Amino acid sequence: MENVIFETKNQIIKAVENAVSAVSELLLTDDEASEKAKNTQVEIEVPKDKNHGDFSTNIAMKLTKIMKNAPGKIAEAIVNNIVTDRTYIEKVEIAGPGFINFYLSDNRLYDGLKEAVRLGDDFGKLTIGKGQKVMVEFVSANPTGPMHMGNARGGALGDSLASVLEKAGYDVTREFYINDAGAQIDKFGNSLEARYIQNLKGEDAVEFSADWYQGNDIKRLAADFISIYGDSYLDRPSDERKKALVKFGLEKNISNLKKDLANYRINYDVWFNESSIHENGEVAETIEILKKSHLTYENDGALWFKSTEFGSEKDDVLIRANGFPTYFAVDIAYHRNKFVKRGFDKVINIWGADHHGHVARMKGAMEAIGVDSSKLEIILMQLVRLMKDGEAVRMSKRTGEMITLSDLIEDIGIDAARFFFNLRQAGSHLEFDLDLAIAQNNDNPVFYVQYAYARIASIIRNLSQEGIELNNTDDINAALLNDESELALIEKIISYPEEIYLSSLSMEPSKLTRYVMDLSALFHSFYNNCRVQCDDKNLMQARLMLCHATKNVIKNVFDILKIDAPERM
RNA sequence: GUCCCAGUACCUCAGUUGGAUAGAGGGUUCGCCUCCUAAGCGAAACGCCGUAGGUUCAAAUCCUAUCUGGGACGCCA
Repeated sequence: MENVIFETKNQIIKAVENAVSAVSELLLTDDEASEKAKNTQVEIEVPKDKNHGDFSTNIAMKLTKIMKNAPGKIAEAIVNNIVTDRTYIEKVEIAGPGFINFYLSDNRLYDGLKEAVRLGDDFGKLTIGKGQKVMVEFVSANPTGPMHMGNARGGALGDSLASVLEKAGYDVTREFYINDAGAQIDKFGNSLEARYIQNLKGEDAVEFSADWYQGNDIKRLAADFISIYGDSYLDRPSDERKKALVKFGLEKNISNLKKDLANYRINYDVWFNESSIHENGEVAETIEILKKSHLTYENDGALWFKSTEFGSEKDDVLIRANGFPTYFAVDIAYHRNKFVKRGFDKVINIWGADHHGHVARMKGAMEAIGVDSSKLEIILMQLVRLMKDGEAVRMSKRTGEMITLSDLIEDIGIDAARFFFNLRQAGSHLEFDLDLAIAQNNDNPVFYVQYAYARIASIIRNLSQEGIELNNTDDINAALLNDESELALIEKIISYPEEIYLSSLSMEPSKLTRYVMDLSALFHSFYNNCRVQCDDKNLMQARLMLCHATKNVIKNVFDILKIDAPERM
């Protein structure tokens, strides 16, 4: 086993399983029932109330039907058959309607604490990923404009999730999909062209369609283009003019995207161009495969996909009557590339909640091209509501006055942005309080956790100046740590690997932000109850060890969230 | 109209996948620095878990209905 906490759980489960097995032999004559009883899943949980022990199982209640007995009786029989030798189990009790409660020795805390210190940066590392290749594709903002709040949340979420999965033992690739082809690029070209002409010949020289990109960034791009090429494109053919404008605009926008994301501490392994799968024929190839799948048909000159077979309300067009593939068709080809061409075991996409209609048909399409759709995981992220002075700050694409990612970072800093966007789980609407994010006090959770870190660093620094360093953990008597606040802090520290486990399983890095807040609170509480610097040299070493362990774990979480760990504040 | 998400303290949100007396932070009230960072800690008050049925030893959690808020339903992406 990798860790004390998992080991402890397994000890208990195993002990209970063996006991159930023994009880079945004794109580049940019917082989079938006996088998059924033995196969009943043993689950253990941490009771909310400390008086109910460290762990608890409801197995006796689950077995009432099979064993045809009262839960209390069954629990008693199980407890009588539990072997606690060579485990951390100190006491077993039956309580309430038939719970079996386990009280564990504090040695597991002390062993766990030393393990945490010994492992250092590696504490929390798991092997559950088994080195599987996982891709996390996130942000993938449209290169026709700057990034908005949805991208900012998706960026923090996707990047932190990728880090959690790495920690859990997956081989992770971070990818950004650049939509540099298709209809929105035509729209981009039309918009730029119109602004170009308007800039040179006046607003009324050409009509600006309501469908086009209204933002001021388009005007700025046109102006930048003019500052280099002047009016030399005015009398060129429209196609040629648009092509030049699009090329210029995309290069500029994409380079800004890369710059902004790098500044946001996100480093992608792959920047994938949509145009590449048009050019190398993979889109056409994919469509041929789809045609052979019997899940497509022709109607009104278009090629359709039978989305209704996968729970959608309507079928969807793959190839328009004009011969061009839809976004859907291209996306299928892109995902075929991920799975078939590049061999990912698992692909996680982070999409805005407005894409939910796209989920069922994408999974259906995966089945149609022979990919197990359960390998495709889609996280739908609810949109962000920015709050300032108690009022929602509206973002308007139409007026071009939306708040961009770089605006946000300028206002509140990278640490606050990354932490706040991981404060809530993806599925919940995020209310982002800008005033709170800027606040330099304990109301602001980012400062609260960073302060805890700096406080520990300060203690260690002060002791070091007096020539006191941490001894070898083998020489430290951890059992001296028996204050309630010390025990609670240790318990939290050693549960860190499990936190990684749960977080990677549910794909929710927000669990870790909550964890690090709890951990910080427990540290502050310990700090107020116990002095590290004290006369008892042995106690001081034990407490210093506790400080080091806490500091390491906080740093560990900060690394995942990619926020700064300040040595002093 | 169909579908998705949400509804838990005054506010923002957790709730370990069905468990024991429903939690945290903020806000409110009251306490704690001679001593490692008071950017901190402790205590108190705050609840029809949207509503009504059902499933069972046990429901905030699962099922059905219903109300409220947000979103999606294009040969757009």
